[in-house]
Amino acid sequence: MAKREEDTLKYERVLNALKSRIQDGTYAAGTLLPSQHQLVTEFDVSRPTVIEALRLLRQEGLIETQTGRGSFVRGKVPAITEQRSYPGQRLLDESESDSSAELLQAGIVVAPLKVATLLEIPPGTKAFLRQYVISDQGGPIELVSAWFPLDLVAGTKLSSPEPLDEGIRRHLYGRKRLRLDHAVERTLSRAATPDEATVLGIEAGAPVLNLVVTGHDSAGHARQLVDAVLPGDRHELRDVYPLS
Amino acid sequence: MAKREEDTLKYERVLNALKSRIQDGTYAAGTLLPSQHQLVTEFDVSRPTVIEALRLLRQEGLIETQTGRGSFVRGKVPAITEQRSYPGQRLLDESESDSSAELLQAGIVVAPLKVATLLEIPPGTKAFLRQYVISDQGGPIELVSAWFPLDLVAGTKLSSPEPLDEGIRRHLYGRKRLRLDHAVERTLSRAATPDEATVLGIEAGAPVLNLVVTGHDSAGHARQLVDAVLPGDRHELRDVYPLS
DNA sequence: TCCGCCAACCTGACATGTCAAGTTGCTTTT
DNA sequence: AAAAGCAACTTGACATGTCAGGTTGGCGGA
Repeated sequence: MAKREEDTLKYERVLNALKSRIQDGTYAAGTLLPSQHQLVTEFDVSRPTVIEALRLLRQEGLIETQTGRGSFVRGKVPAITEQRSYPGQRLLDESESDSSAELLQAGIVVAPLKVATLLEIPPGTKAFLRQYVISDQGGPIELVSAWFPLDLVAGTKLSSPEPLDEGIRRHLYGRKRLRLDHAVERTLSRAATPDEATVLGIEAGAPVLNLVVTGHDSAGHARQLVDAVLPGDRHELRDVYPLS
Repeated sequence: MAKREEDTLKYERVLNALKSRIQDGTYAAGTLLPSQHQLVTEFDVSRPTVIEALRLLRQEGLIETQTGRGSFVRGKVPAITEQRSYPGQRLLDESESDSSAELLQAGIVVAPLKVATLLEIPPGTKAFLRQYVISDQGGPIELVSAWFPLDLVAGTKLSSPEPLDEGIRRHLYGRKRLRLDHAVERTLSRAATPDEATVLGIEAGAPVLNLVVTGHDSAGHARQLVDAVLPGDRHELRDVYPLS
């Protein structure tokens, strides 16, 4: 931070110029940015350099690019927020029909290493996955993957391709007398995989907030895992608490 | 997710190939990846394509690149974790001498728009900034910026270039009878700015976890703001709580 | 008037090539 | 044997150019 000794890198020069124009309103929200060719001319750099600057702007969520049209300045980040003290608790309870959720898949697949580890099943084992995207009017805002050990799924409606009309946790409690005792919630920031990027309509490699919540029974064993991926530029978790 | 219809994109082909080789141990941790030129030959693509794949791997924290040497496979993410229920509380209380903190600056600067808004001061106003990096043996892991309205700083040791030996909050309480009532904590995931990337030794645009904590007095006014930026691939916030 | 076609733009995904700067290891000189 | 020097390799940061595919608006025919 401090003072920038010099803008030696060309793409940074372009990046900073565009960024300040967006912030001071020269390029208002919704506006179309100059085309790459125009920027090439104005800054006297090559197109890849312009592309690099635009890529970073896109990654920061400041612009949005449409093939064949151009790059638009995005509106001031609405910073969709959450209130509940434990955002993960919401995930465990979530009823898919509450919000506009679109089921992507519901079936038995090989659990990725990370999931297998957390669910305490051998690597390479299959598990049940129920995956859906949640959208608001602005587009997709959350990719949720709910994982369960196979023995939990039999006799429940989890494998049905229809949205669950009651919360997952209540559903399991009703059918299997499964009682969750406590949850472990992990919050991390990582790059979107190309797959996630496609589903969420963001850039591959763009930052996402990743909540991984495991529900444990009283013996301490993980019985359920919910993984939520939220585009970083559209989400902010907020929490208010008293100071001693 | 689901099945990838086809790896039509060349950089994705390379990316996935390298990723699975890293995961199945073909390229063990600490190993040097084949050079860009070798990859060009092997996958029969151009260097920019290889570079794009490597860039994404770097962004996901799977590799680390050194100019003139090559790309190394990073060790299994140690996922440095935190325990306290409110990670932000730690920030407000933090004593800089606890951990190996290096003070970057301590002085009066113009507050960025976001800081000004949260601290409830007019845009463009100056505020006091105390900024430092915290490292462990593996390198820098946290960039902390503590902001205060100017009237709070007079008569305290905050402007001293030496590390504070007591927590910020205790220090303020002792000198100014400042009593914080509650905190608002925001957690978000965003792309590292080039400046932050330099300080933290990561890629510009790489995902970072950003904690923004404001301390409020009993009238509800923000009196202190602490902004912590953590490299996404080295941090994970963990929280355990009972389920009703 | 309305519809369909096409030219003009625009971005995406590459290929090729250049130059600078950092690393490494071997060779040559002292 | 130790030190200095250089060649070979590697990444970073560009420039230039090509082709495919999406978008848009205008023009001409039905």
